[in-house]
Amino acid sequence: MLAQLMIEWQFLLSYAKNQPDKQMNYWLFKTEPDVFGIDHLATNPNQSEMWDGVRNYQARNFLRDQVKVGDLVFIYHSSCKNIGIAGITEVVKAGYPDPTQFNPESKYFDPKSNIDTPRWYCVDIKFSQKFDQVLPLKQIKLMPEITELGLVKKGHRLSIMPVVPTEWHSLLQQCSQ
DNA sequence: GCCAACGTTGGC
DNA sequence: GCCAACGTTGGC
Repeated sequence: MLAQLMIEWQFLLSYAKNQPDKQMNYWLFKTEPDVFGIDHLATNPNQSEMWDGVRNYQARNFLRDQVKVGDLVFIYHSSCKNIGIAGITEVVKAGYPDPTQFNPESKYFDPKSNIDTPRWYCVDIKFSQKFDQVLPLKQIKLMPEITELGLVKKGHRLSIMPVVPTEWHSLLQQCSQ
């Protein structure tokens, strides 16, 4: 009896060990490629970049509470000629106070924020992959299985949004076709 | 550049 | 806490 319990316990331990990505999340970050896009990231693939300047509370909450090291992120190009998903980055540092909010020189300066109770957060990401072609928003909207992604919903204005795993994989498959 | 759809602000 | 006014986003 005891032996069997031990075996089951060991099985559970090894199961947990072999499933490190169980808690991994997928995201989509919007950006204007004329300001900062996938090409900027691809220029120095070994360096991490600070994803700063997010000034929306719902997006802030994602950055602060849920975006974790190892999460994968679609980079989405908006307000440009080729609107759509352009590539993938990986999160290398989880949420921390966005330093630009304290910098009066920055266009992201927020005089109402303070060091003790920072209002805005950022994460660090690292270039992973640039797609041969941008997966156009138009095409994403035609995919019947994409129903939860914020992009296909009306009035989608969040700059940081979660991507459910099934839809992540569908989108990824479209990209490599 | 238009404009619909949001989010934020601030007076009450 | 309501809500009108205003600012911003982002596809087209």
